[in-house]
Amino acid sequence: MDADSLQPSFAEPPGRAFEVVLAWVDAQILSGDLAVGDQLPAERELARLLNVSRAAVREAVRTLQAQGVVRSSVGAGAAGGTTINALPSDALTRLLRLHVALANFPHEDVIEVRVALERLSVRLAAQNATPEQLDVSQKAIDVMADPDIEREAFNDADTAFHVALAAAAGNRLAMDTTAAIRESMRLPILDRFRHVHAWDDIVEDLRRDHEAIQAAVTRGDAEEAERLVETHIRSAWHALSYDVSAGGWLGGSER
Amino acid sequence: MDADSLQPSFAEPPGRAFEVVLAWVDAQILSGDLAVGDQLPAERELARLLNVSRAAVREAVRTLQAQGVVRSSVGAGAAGGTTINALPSDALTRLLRLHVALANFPHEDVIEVRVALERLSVRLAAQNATPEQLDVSQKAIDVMADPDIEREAFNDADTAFHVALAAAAGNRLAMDTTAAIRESMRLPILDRFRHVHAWDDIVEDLRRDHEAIQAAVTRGDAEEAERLVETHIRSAWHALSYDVSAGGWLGGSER
DNA sequence: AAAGAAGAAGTGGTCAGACCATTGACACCG
DNA sequence: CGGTGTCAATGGTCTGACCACTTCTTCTTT
Repeated sequence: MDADSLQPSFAEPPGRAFEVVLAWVDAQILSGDLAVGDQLPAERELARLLNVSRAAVREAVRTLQAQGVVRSSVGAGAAGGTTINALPSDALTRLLRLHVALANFPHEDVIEVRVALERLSVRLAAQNATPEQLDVSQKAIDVMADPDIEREAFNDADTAFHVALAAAAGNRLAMDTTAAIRESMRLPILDRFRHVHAWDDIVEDLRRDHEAIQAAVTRGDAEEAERLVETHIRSAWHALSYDVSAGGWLGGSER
Repeated sequence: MDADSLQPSFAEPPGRAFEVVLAWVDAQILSGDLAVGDQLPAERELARLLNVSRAAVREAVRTLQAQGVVRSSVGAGAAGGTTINALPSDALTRLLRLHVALANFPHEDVIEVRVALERLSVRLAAQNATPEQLDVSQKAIDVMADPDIEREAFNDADTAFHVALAAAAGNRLAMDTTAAIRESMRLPILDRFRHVHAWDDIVEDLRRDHEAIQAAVTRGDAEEAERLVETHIRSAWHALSYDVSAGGWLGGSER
């Protein structure tokens, strides 16, 4: 058994000590005996219970932390220990970011999936967004409107705008996946922001697109919001990838 | 710094020993010095290099394994060591499955996102699928056609059908996210398969839907394939969640 | 000189034990 | 009753020993 089988099926016993722990946690979650907010047994206790070393327990806990399933704190009482937690968004973002960086997902692939998910998210946002949520996305637009804004800060606010719209969808998985995918493209997009020559033209287009999307979502026009966000993502990526002054495609990762 | 910051930004130094290692690997990947197929330094060497214990290195490696970034093998030479790998799909699946099991994503949320992604995947499959790929999805349909098939086996073949169509999309991220989300619903769907009374009616509808989707993809009718897969997912979920004999909704996780 | 066997070296995997910092619970004192 | 100090329990970290596996090197035999 190798590292591909970190989550073994129950038909086959775990091969490594830390996988014994993972299998135990998995079974507890599936059976409903461990839910969000519950604490795992202490590391030493779990090691005794499962007849593995404490190091094995710790390695399993790191795996679960990477998956956003648990968090750990030192100390006695309720503050200490390892708690089942609901942190899928960060875990998704970290995972996707690394694989984007490793060129395991071609940028064009990411853009396609991003279009599908952002269409879903703005449609749901147009139907579900609260004024408070729209305030968050509007604030990001206001930040981006600063004529002296640095490209990095613009990128951060641009990301925040999209994440805010995803958050307004009222659908946890849509929110997390949409945000994670936008975040995973933060560095590639910033890299392009830094290399394009026609930045002044591009940034105006981006601003106008964002405002149009915000307006469509605000008035509840789901179809228009979908159309606008798709056009925005595609045209922005196109502009950032093809810089006339550079005479060619900046390109993305190619497989 | 707590476990939420497993992937710290470089503006703040890592707080825990294993995060020093993660930050180092992150930097290596981002700079391009570590790419798919490359080996990390040996655990003992990396511990010396980064002035942490070997246990810290191992914990970081477990984190990276959970994210599908590395795999490890014992032994000298090229066979041994920790290698950068491209395994996003399994990592995504494991992550989503745990969070679905923890009820962190309401089933209805998952269905909505699944609809968006499967629409994308079948559209791309209609445009890009090879005969070999369509053969794989057809084989899953053939398995499901067995009149004596057990519900678990049907569920497995049903999953394989959707995964095969996603694989035919020719878009790595679409494939992985679509497959991961369908897989993450494998147990909830199987649970419903086991509890519905009108199984014979439902399974016929499922079979007919699958065949219609396969036919549309095969003849390259992207729009029809999209429409069919959305209708299929929604009506199947509705049928599986509302069982007249049970007199009410089986429901899903509620937040 | 070439081939095969044995040993060495290096790899991740595992464990035990010691120690550290943090945190809450409990006991004691005013 | 409130404040302080101590203790126990928690995760965090490190060290060192040993294991199984794999390849490489050295030695022996043909």
